Amino acid sequence: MKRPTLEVVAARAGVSKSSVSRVINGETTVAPQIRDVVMRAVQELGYVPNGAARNLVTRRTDTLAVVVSDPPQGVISDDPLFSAVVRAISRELETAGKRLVLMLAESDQSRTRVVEYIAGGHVDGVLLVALHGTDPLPGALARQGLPVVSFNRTSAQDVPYVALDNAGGAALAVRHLLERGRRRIATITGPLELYEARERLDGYRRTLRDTGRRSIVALGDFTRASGAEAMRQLLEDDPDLDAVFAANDLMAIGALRTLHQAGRRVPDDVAVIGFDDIEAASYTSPALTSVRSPMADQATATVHLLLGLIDGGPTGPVIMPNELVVREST
Amino acid sequence: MKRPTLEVVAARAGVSKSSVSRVINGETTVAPQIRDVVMRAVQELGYVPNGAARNLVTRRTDTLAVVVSDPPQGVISDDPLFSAVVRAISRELETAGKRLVLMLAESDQSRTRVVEYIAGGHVDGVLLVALHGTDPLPGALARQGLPVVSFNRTSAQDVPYVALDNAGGAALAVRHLLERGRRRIATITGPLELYEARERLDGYRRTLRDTGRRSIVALGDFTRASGAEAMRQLLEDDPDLDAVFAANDLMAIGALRTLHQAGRRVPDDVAVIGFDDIEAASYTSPALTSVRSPMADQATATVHLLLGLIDGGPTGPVIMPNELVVREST
DNA sequence: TGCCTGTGAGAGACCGCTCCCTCTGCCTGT
DNA sequence: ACAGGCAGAGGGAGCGGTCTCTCACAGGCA
Repeated sequence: MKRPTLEVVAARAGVSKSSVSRVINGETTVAPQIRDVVMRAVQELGYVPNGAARNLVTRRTDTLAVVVSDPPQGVISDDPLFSAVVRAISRELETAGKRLVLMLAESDQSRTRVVEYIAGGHVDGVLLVALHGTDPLPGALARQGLPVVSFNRTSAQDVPYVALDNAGGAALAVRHLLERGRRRIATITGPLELYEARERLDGYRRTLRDTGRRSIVALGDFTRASGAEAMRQLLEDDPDLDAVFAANDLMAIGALRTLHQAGRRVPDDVAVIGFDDIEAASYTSPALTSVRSPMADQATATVHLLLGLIDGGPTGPVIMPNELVVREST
Repeated sequence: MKRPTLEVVAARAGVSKSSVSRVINGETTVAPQIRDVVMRAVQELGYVPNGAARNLVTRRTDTLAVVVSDPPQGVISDDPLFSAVVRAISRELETAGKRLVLMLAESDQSRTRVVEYIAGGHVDGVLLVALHGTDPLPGALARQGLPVVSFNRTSAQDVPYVALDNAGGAALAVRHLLERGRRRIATITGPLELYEARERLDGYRRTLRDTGRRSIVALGDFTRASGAEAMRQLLEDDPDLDAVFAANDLMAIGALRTLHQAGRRVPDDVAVIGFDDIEAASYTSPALTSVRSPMADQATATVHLLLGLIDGGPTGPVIMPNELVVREST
């Protein structure tokens, strides 16, 4: 029942442990006949190296931690984002032959556990997914002396990150609306304590200002309900608006609903554009035009950043471009 | 720079390695003053036990593998399901003080890697999320001698699982439509090679048969597009139908769109009911009535099943009940 | 007082692997 | 023919913990 060890394989093959180890690890300084006899023994015994023993001596684990730092009802908990990001990361690590330990840091208690685990030498590096720029976790982890990268902009020193060009994406959206002939373009913002939200608002503002137009702003918090509410507010404040740029798709979906209830036709009366291009954006009616956030690409880039860091390469921040996906709502 | 070891802590505290080990592991047979002096040394040095060394000797890792077995475009890849399941599992394992290694088995190659990894003794058990009853992975993993449970029904022997009461849920849906006074109730099925899909179809058929009514069936594959297409088919086959039970929400959303395009009002002309109650079900207009699949509860139950199995308890299959969430579409 | 029991600390073997070092034996050059 | 070099195999010391076993010592009882 017990799994065979290196020693057993060596005995079976009639060679030393060292030789078996060399064969297992694909070293070249092994004579072909030794290699063959070892391989046969490995096959016959169904030998698989013990990971813990190997880790202990090599001090490598080929395992990376993915830490998702967000309260249970937070922004990342938004299904599409979580799913897309985690799966993309997983695929990329798989390709690189690494393993992924997933940790959710939803409370202070679990944050402590995360730091302890990281300190325990179980992983070679950490990929952090945390939207709040003020999250203390990046800093705490970086202090452990392990390579740490962030899937998102972070205020922590020494933590390289991959970020979206949020301002650029917002500009893309606003320019698109202008090209469609819209004159009174409002925006629904995300929670302004998030970089994303601020940058998207900045992009919107700057683009309008450059064309001599006025900003019309309502605050949201990236949830669907807040989008619906903000839209109500906007209609009240400025009944003549003819376009809305929502800082994410969920809020845009909420806005669509309010507009529908208010009897405004989309896009005829009011054009609506979202941000992120989540799956649900194509389900709405009318289907939502959106700025695509290349989450999967961003995740992949973050993995490469981390792998590079582990291999000792120097690394700085990376900015991802985004593109516009035009559907029926504009 | 090097992290301190047990031995260093022992030296600092002026006691033996054994005593430090006892304190670290919370054994009770330690005199208070020894305990204190050890704790102080641990604090001062910032000692954290080395995981690999501990694993090596205890043969426990406190780590469980979560294997998601599904092709890239498969059913589980559906965002909401993946996200809800993975997060619920993660939370529950966190509470139990266990770690989670996430592995996607999307190809034969990665399946092989999964089996090898499992065999490498890196984990104490495996939680499998695989919708295809014919998946070879459950069997292959069970053969490794490690505890394995499945998040879903599986055909493999010796693999306990947690499943939904799919037939019961379908019956719930159909009875609801009957109570609403619907007479011609159609269904859109999932891919029939999946247990889920077959059971939901069975529940639908049986309930109608019991009330002396005829089944009207169109085949789908759990995607939104297939739902839209199946709905077109149904309208053509039976223009007088007044209700549709879709075997999942995505297909129901597709059906809603087709009905809208065909000028049928929902629920006035045709009532629509989905299955799973994904987040998007409440975003549609009209909001979708759906049979709630308690994914999170199911995930939690699966974790407990696995933990029980690891602790040596005997375990059989578990069936989860579901409930109806009535919204605007019926 | 002497013996026995029980409590709690210390010593050290061992988990399974890697990797450094030593050693053998063959090939090459002069 | 012999020294020198080198390829390649084996030996064995750790890696950092756990856990069994031994041992010292204190207290209880006849």
